Amino acid sequence: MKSECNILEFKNKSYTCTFEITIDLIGGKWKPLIIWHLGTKGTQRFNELKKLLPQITQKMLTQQLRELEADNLIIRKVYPQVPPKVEYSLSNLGETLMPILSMMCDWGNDYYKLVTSTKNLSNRLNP
Amino acid sequence: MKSECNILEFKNKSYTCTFEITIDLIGGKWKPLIIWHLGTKGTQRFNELKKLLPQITQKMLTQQLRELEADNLIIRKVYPQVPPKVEYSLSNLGETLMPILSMMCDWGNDYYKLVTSTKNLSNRLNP
DNA sequence: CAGAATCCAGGTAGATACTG
DNA sequence: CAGTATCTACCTGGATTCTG
Repeated sequence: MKSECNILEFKNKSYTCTFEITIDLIGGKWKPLIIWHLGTKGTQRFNELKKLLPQITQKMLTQQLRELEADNLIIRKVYPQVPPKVEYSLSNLGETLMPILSMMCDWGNDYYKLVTSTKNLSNRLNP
Repeated sequence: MKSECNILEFKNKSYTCTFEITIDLIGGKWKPLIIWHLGTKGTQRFNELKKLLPQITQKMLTQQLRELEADNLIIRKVYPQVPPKVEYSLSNLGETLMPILSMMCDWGNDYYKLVTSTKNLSNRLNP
């Protein structure tokens, strides 16, 4: 494992390892899903995202989108018209997260299959 | 992106994408650090882990370790002696998370460098 | 040494109502 | 359509004390 862990300060928080930054940005309940939908389906309007995330409240969606925008992971484009139209898309930086999400998707899938397919799990995992 | 997102039920929760399972397991403040320390430094005792995570409380450490054990990501070995001795180590399954953490570490490092090294960030990111 | 038990505060998310 | 604003409830996490 050649990756290193260094203590650093960033946005008023201290990190002992840089993956903590990544987890701050894509951890949580909604952000990874928002990024994933934008990454796989392309630009979406506010209400389109809301349909893709049936359980999310307007408040949470707005809040998460604002944070993602502040972190430069998504781009918010406002069309000055009535009724309002706002489009969200992944930034180039946000795109670079997709391989990580994809990897986590595969791992989660493997984990799910493994854990749901066996009874003597701990014995099989570490004989 | 060939990974798929399927709705599935698991541990009384519903997931629309399998990376949500992964985030449940390694997201949060402490679990990824615990996994990382066990993965890079090997087996650790309770108090050794506590020293590696200076800010964690005993209650939180105990709780996180129990959850990781229940998810089959770490192994808890109790030596029946006085005073008690308990060793924690990554399971084989837990080991498979290390590449993901390593990737997140690299991404977080790149992100940190990028965001702290420029002023016109959004212009540079998406010209 | 490695926890368990208890109590408590703060923040986060939910529901609801309102608006340019 | 794309949000604000406000109120509330719950839960997570912190501090402290106790123990086999």
